Amino acid sequence: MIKRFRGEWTNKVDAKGRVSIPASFRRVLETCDPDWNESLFPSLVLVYGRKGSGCIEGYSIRSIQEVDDMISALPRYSKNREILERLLNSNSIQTQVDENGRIVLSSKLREMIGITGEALFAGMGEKFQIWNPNSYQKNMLEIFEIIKDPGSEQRIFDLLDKKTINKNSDKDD
Amino acid sequence: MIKRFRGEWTNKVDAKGRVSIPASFRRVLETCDPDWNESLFPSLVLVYGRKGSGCIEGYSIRSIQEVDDMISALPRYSKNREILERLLNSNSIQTQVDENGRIVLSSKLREMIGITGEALFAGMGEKFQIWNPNSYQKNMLEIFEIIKDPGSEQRIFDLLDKKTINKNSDKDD
DNA sequence: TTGATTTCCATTAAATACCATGTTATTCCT
DNA sequence: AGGAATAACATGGTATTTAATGGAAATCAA
Repeated sequence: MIKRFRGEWTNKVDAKGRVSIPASFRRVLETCDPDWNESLFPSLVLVYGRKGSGCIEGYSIRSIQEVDDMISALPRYSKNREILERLLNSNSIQTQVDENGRIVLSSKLREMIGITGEALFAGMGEKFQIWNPNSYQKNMLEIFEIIKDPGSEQRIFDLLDKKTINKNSDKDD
Repeated sequence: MIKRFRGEWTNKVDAKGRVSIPASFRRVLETCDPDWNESLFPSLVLVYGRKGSGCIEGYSIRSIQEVDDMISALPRYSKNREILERLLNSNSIQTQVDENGRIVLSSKLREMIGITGEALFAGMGEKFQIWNPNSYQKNMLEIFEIIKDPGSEQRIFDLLDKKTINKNSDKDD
């Protein structure tokens, strides 16, 4: 059973904003939508407020619920909670995959991330991202730039060793 | 019970990118796929971005889950987590061995590591690597070059006998 | 009504399942 | 132990299904 978004896929966006969700991503959305069954099409949530709007993020229902629960755990009326609710709740929409496996990106969303004819989908484990292919490439180069220094790469991969996990040491953005 | 990938195997890659997974590797994938039973075929994850794309790395489900769990344990939206998700989730795909023991390497993957007619599988314990045979040979020569100095070889093998394992002191890629 | 959005249908390119064969390895029987 | 029978492997070819995508019809909204 596939349960993480993996891989990079580039699909066409037509004049109406229709774009296919990569088939493997649909499988994840299906298994992670509690209301889904084989005769239905899975729902998902698009968040467009993060990362200076360089990309749109797609969440399965189960995945967005985890985020919502973390927000709900914060003190009501706290400033930080309100900010998070703006960025993750106000700046998001719930939508549904259609019978051909597509969703519609409104012109507002397309303009926001500068998408014209093609959209790049990048699997990010519990969520995925939608990019203008050029922007994605640039973003990927930035990442390679960061890990070009072997010390830096080592420090990041060290996070994957059980012995060295320390959540507090990773709060850096 | 076999539980580590061992040995070197060279198999043909056909025009569609189909290639047999060495039988002994399949045994490992089977025992390390929690969803597998005798009437099914095991799944695995191919990671293609690492190490300057000289090779593709294959992980059993259990093996990749350990990595995934550690990523998921990192703070959501932290820079390090997003980098790791790019390197390990965006640059990977989940696939499944077919009834003939083969997987398909897409043309994208084949081009990435320069594979034409043959692929070399190298067992690496908890994962395996897929190389263009020539690239593998070159990589092997580099390793022999490193351990040519007996002092160096001894120092490396000494790591196996350390009383107190310290993972951090051994990260070199 | 008309512009926008959604549903339905059609096409083709690609991925997958299915079947067949020669070869090697393993089992089993005497 | 030798040899026949059997199973497992690697690999090629073909058929079927699915995915991606374009266009048209139908529905909705201003």
